[in-house]
Amino acid sequence: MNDILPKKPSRIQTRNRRLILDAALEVFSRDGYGGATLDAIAKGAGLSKPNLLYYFDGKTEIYVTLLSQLLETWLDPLIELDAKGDPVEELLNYVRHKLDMALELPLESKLFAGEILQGAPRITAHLTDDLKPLFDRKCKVIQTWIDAGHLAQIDPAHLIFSIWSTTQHYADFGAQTSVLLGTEDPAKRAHAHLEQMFRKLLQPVNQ
Amino acid sequence: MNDILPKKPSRIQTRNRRLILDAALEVFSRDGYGGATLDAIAKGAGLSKPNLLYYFDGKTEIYVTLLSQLLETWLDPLIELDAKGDPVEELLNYVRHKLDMALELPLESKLFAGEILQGAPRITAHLTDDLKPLFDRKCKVIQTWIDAGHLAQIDPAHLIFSIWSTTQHYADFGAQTSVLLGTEDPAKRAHAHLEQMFRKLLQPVNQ
DNA sequence: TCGTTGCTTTACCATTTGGTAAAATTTAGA
DNA sequence: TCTAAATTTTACCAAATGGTAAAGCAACGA
Repeated sequence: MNDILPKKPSRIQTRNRRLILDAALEVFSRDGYGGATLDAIAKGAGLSKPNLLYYFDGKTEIYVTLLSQLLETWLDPLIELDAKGDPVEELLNYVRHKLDMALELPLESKLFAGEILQGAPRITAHLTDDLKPLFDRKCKVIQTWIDAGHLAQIDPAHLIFSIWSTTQHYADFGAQTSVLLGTEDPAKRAHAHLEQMFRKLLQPVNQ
Repeated sequence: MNDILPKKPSRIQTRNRRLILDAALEVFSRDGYGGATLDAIAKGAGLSKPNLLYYFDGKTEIYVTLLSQLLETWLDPLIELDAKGDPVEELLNYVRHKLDMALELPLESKLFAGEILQGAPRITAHLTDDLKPLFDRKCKVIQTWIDAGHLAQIDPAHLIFSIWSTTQHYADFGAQTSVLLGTEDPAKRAHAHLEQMFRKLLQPVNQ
């Protein structure tokens, strides 16, 4: 009947695929796609290399699986941006959420950044199919808020870029910030700073 | 007498080292350190691989040379931040300068970003020796401006982070922005947006 | 308890990669 | 022009890397 039988994965399968993806995240985010090796991933997962390849078809498949899963988590907070909420608070909440994710999931942020840096050769489809439509939708929501006078006159697209860049900076450039801030915890003032910055930017002038 | 005789490089040496570094910038920024190969660099430079290695001691030396040279150019605009100038205009000018660099030298920006992403394993010394002292000095300048009431109350370090992240985003995440903006030129509105954002942020409230 | 399926290991292999030795060639200066 | 130094080419190589074949082992339902 059904050519494609999904066949729920066994306990061993679930566990090992998880082990592999966890190890792969560490290796890919640290060494980049080109610098990562199956041996390093296998070692990290506590499996042999051929055993790895029993669960995934190859290096690329592991990498793409990781990116796809990650992209979903990554877009979640943007999806939640609610047209019916208070504009300034909705956006500030998005900033907070995004910063928390960067601070808590730096490896994921770095993996994504690394892929985009190299021209997104392996996830361009995801970007155009999933990210772009969502992005366009949310830009329109923001534009509506602006037109209603509830937000300052801002370019919605570039506003989103600024939110992404400032928040992800604390993950992607963590090696730099930790050198520059010394013992000080970056997270400490990051929240306050971004809240201050975006509140000033977003607050409409003649309200 | 002098154990180290600098010996000015020949015309051929100057030309070929230039060719190699240009090709290497392209390859390293596209494929990352781990994904880059000497063969690809040699091909890009129009030289044979052993010929490459006549000019540089190895892959790492090419990469580090590139990063060191880049870091100098990169820090220039920050050095120019003048304590005696008008605070808001000095900082906005820095933002402009930094954005121009990102738009005109995206490969350099990506190379640097890639290195930091991976934990800056090959330039930590540069960061602590060159960048950190400069960073600390400029933070103090900004703090002085704030104390004098010429700037809004801002965390100087995080202000600089925000300037870096928002400007470099247009280079490092160019693959993403070009998908999201479609045919529209990112540079077009980027300048206006960042000017607006940072002017609002920096302007002291009770002046 | 038997056999089928799922999982793991051992033993490989072709290619790529960073790098070298040394001969051959070009260039620059006397 | 001649020669010494600088540059380039040819021919390699050892290690690493992504991946495969097939045998061995474990799990599990009938």
